[in-house]
Amino acid sequence: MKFDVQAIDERWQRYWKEHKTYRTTNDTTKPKYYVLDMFPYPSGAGLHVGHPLGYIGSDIVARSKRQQGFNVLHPMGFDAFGLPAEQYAIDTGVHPSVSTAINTKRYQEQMERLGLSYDWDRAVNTSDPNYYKWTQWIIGQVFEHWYDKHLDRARPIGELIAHLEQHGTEGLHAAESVAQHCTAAAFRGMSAKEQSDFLMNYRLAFRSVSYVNWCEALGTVLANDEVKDGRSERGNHPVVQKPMLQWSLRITAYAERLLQGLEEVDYSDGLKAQQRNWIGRSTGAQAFFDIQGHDQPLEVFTTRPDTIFGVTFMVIAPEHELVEQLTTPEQAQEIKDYLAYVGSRSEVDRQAETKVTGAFTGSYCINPLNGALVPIYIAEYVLKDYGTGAIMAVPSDDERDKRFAEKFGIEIIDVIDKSNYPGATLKDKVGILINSDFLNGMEVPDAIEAATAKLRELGRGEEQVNFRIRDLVFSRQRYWGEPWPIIYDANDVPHLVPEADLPVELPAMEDFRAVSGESPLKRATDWNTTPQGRRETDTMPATAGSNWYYLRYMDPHNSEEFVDRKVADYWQDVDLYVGGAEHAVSHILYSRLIHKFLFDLGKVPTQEPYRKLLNQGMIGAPITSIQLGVLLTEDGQRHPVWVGANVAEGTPLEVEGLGKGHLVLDESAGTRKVPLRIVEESSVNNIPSFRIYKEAVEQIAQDEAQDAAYFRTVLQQGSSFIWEKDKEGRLYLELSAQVGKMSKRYHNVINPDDISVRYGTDCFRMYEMFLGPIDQAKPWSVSGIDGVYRFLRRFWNLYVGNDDRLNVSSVAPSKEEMKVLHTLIKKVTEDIDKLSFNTCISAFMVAANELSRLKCNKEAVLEPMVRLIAPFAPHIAEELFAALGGQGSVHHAAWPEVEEQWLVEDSFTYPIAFNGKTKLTLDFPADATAEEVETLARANSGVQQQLEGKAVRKVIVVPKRMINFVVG
RNA sequence: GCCCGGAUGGCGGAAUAGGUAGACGCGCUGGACUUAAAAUCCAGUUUCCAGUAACGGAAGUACGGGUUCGAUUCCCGUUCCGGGUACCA
Repeated sequence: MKFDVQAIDERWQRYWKEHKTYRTTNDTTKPKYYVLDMFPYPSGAGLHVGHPLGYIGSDIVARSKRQQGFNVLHPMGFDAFGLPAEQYAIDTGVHPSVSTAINTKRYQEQMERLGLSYDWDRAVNTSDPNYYKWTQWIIGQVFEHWYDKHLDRARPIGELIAHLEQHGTEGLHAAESVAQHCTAAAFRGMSAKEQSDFLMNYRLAFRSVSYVNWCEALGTVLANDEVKDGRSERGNHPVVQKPMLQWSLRITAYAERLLQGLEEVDYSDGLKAQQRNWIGRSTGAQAFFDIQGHDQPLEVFTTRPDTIFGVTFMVIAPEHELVEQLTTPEQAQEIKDYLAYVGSRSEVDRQAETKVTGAFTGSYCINPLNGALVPIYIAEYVLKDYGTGAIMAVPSDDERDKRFAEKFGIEIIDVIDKSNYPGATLKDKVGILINSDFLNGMEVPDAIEAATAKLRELGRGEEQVNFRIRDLVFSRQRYWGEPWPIIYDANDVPHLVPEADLPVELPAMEDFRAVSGESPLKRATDWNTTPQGRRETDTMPATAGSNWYYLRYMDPHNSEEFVDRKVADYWQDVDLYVGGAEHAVSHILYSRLIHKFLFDLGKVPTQEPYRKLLNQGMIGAPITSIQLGVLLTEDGQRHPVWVGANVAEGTPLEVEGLGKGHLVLDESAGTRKVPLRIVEESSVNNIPSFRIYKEAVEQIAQDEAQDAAYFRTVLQQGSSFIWEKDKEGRLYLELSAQVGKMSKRYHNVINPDDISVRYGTDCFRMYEMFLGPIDQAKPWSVSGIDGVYRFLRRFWNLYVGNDDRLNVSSVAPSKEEMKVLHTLIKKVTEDIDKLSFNTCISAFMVAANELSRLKCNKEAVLEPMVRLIAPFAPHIAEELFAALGGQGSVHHAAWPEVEEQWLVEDSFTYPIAFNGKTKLTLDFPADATAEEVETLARANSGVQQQLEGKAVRKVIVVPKRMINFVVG
C-alpha cells in the first residue's frame, strides 16, 4: 500500500458514492443531530478556499457525531436565484437557468472532491420549481395571515374579516402599518377594493410604498451594491431615491418575539448583540405637537420625554408626508433644493454623514407642555422609517441636535444638571431637571415617568415601545426570482393563487432587462394575463428561498407539503449552523421570522430554527496590482511603461528603442489588477513581496483561462516593461498588494482544486483547519501546507513500513504509549465539541511525534487513532482502517472512548514565582496539600537562594497551579 | 457615523474559573545522510544586554491607564484592521 494521495482520494470517493455511505434516513430510533452549512450562491468564479473553511468544520462535526451513534442530517444545496446570474444573462444572453445549472454542477463536483459527507440525495435548489412551489406557498400563507397582538401569534385573515364585520376595529389588537379605525357597518359597506386596501394594513405580507434606488438612465432599480457615491457603478449615471409600490413582510409584528427568542439559542454574544441592535427596542413616549395653522398634529417618538422643556426645534424626515403642507411659500425653494440633495443620497451616506444639513419649512408647532412656538425643520439625519419620522430636538441634551442648533442658530435651553455625575456624557440618562417647570429637581428616570404621565393626562401622548427594525421589502422588479403567487382581479384586488395552481413558474424569456422600472415579467403578456386577471409581475428577493431551506432538507421529496409535520417533529431544528459572519444579521433574522410564522401555523415544532450558530471567518487573499507609469524621454515624448511598485516618481530610466528619460506618475498613470494565479510570492528580509516574472507575462499570450483574456488587454496599455533582475538573474516587476475579500473582480479567487490535487484532499482539509480558529478572519497562504503533508506522511509511516506493507504489532503497548493515545482522544473529543479544530490538528501532530519517537507500531494504539482521525482525514482513515481489517466504512465505526486511568499524573511541575515572576520550577507530588507544597518549596536550595536576605511577606500556593512568594 | 469582531515572534497561531507567554506548524540557521539535489532525520530560532560557560539579567501579548500577590486573560480610554448597515449573497 502506497501513500498515493490521489489514488486514495479517488478510491474512497467512488466507494462512498457507490455505497451511499452518507445517506440519511428519517430513522427515528436513533437520536438525531442536524449539522447545516449555509448553502452557497453558485457564482461563476467557482468555489474558493474560503468556502471550505466552514464546510470542513461542519463535516468534522457531522462525521464525529455519526461515529458517536447519532442519525446525522448533513445536507447541502444551492441558493440559486440572484442578481449576478441575471446580470450575466443581460451581458451575455445566456439564460440564468443555464448558467446556474453549469455553476451548480461545478460547485457540487468541487465539494465532492473535498470529501464532504453530504447526502446529495437531499440537495435542494431554490430555483427549482419543485422547491419554489413551497417558497410561494409559505409567502402566500404570510399574505393570508395577520398578527394578533393579544394572542401574540399570526391568525388567518378570515378571522380578521369576521371580527371587522362584527365589531369593526373595536377591540382589535393587530399589528398594523398605520392606525386605522372603522365601525362594523362601515367595513361591511366598503367595496371589495376598499376592503382589500383596508386589510393590507394588517396582512403580514402587504403592499405599500417604499423607497428604491432609481436610475433613470438605466430605467431600472439598482441594488445598494450597484450604487457608488450616488451613481450607478455601471455607466456612472445618477441614482435617486424613488417611492414605489412594493410588497413587504411585516417583520415588525414579530420584533418582540425575535428579541425574546435570542435567550434560548446558543449564538455568540456579539452576534446576539447585533441582532438586538438591529431589532432596536426602545421605550419612550409618543407625543403630539399641534402645528400652528393646521388641524393635524405632528406625532413624534422620544426616549427622553423628560427633556420636553428643552425642545427648541422639531425635525422631520425629508420624506415625511407633511413636508409639502408645512412648507411655506417663502421657504419653498430652499426645501425643494434640499429635497433634491437628499434624493441623491443613499441611506448609508445619510447616516454616516458628520456634516449637519437641513432646511427650515417655515412652519411652527406648539409645545404641548408650555405652549412654546417651535420651528419645524427637515434634515437627512432623521429617517423616514424610524419611529414616526419626526423628532423633538433638544440641543442641550443630544449631540446631533446640538450641532444642528449651532449651525442654524437655534436657542439652546439647558434642562439637565449633570454636576452630580462627573464624567457623565450626553448619552447617559442621569442628572437633575432644571428650567423645566413641574419637573424641576427630579432625577431623570422620575422625570421621564412624570413627563409621560403629564402627556397622557393632557391627551397629548403616551408611553410607547418603539423598534428600529423596519418591515422587510420583499419585491424585486427582476426576472430571476420566485414570482409572487398573486393575481389581481378586474377591481385590482389581489388574490392568492390557489395551492393547486402552484408553482407559478417563471415564463421562458430572452430579454431580462427591466424597462422604466417595471419587472421584465411585465412583457411576458401571455404569462401574466390569466382568465382570473393579471398576474403580479414582481418577484421575490433571494432571501425568500434561503429563509426556510433548512426545513426542506428534512423531507426534500415531499410533494404534498413543504415538510411533513412528523418528520419535522423528529429533526426539530438545526443543532449546529455554520456560515459566514456576513450573514449574521439579515439571513439569520429573516429565517427566524419565517420559522416563528410557521410555528404559529403549527407546521414546525420549535420556536427557533438554529440552536447553535458558528460564524467562520473570512479568508482574505492578496489583491495585487502592477504599476503603469509614463517614461518622459529627453525629447519630450511620453511612453506608457510598466514599472515596479517600488520605483518612485522622477527615477531616471532608459529603455532600448525609446531612449533616456525619467519616470512620471500623473493622471495617465495608475495601477491595474494582476491575476494572483501568475504572481510569485517571496520574502525579502521578512517583508513579503509579490512579483510578476517575465516568463509569466510571456506565457499569458497562450493562457486560456478567463482572467488571462482580461490581463492581455491590460498589458496592451503599456509599451514596455522596466524589468528588475533578481539574484538568479530572472527578470521581474515588483507589484503592490493589499489583503482583501476573495472576489472574481479582484482576480484573486484561489480555487481549492489545484491544492487538493497536489497534496490530496485530506491534507487540504487538515491544512485549512490548521490555519487557526475557524471563526477568525485570516489571509490565505499555502506556506505551511508542507508541514501538514509531512505530518500525514509521518502518521502513515506509523502504520506502514518502508516496504509499503502494513507493519503493526499485536504486542501490548506500554503505559507511556497508552498515555499518548488517551491524551489525544480526550483532547480531540473535547476540542471538536468546542469547535476548536486547529488545536485538534496540533494534538495529532504532537501524538504522531511522540509515537514516532517511541517507535510505536502497536495495533492497540494505532487502531483507535484511525477512528479518531477519520473526521479530519476521511480518505486516509478509510485506507488504513481497511488495511487493519476493519469492517465497512470507518465513518460508521465507533468513536474511541477515553480511559482516564492512563492519564493519572504522580507529580506536578510547579512554577515558583517571586513577586509574580517565575524564577524556577520544581516537581512535587500531585496530591500534596498547599501546606506540604510550601514546606517542600522552602526546603529547596534554589528557593532559599532567591529568598536570601529578603523578608517573606506572604506565600500564595494554589495546589496543581503555582507558588508565589511575596518578598520585600 | 452607528453596531459587532479582531490585534501575541519573521509568518499562521497556542495558552483565559487570572497562575511557567510563544505549544504545534511554516520560514530561517547549522549539522547528519547523498556524487549532487530532493526527501528524511537531529539541533537552534521573542527581543535586548552580558558571557568561555551555566537553571545569567532585563523587557515583552497594538497603545495609555487601572484592579490584583500575580493580567495575553478582568475594567476604563485610544489607535489601526475586518464584517454588517436593510436590493450582493
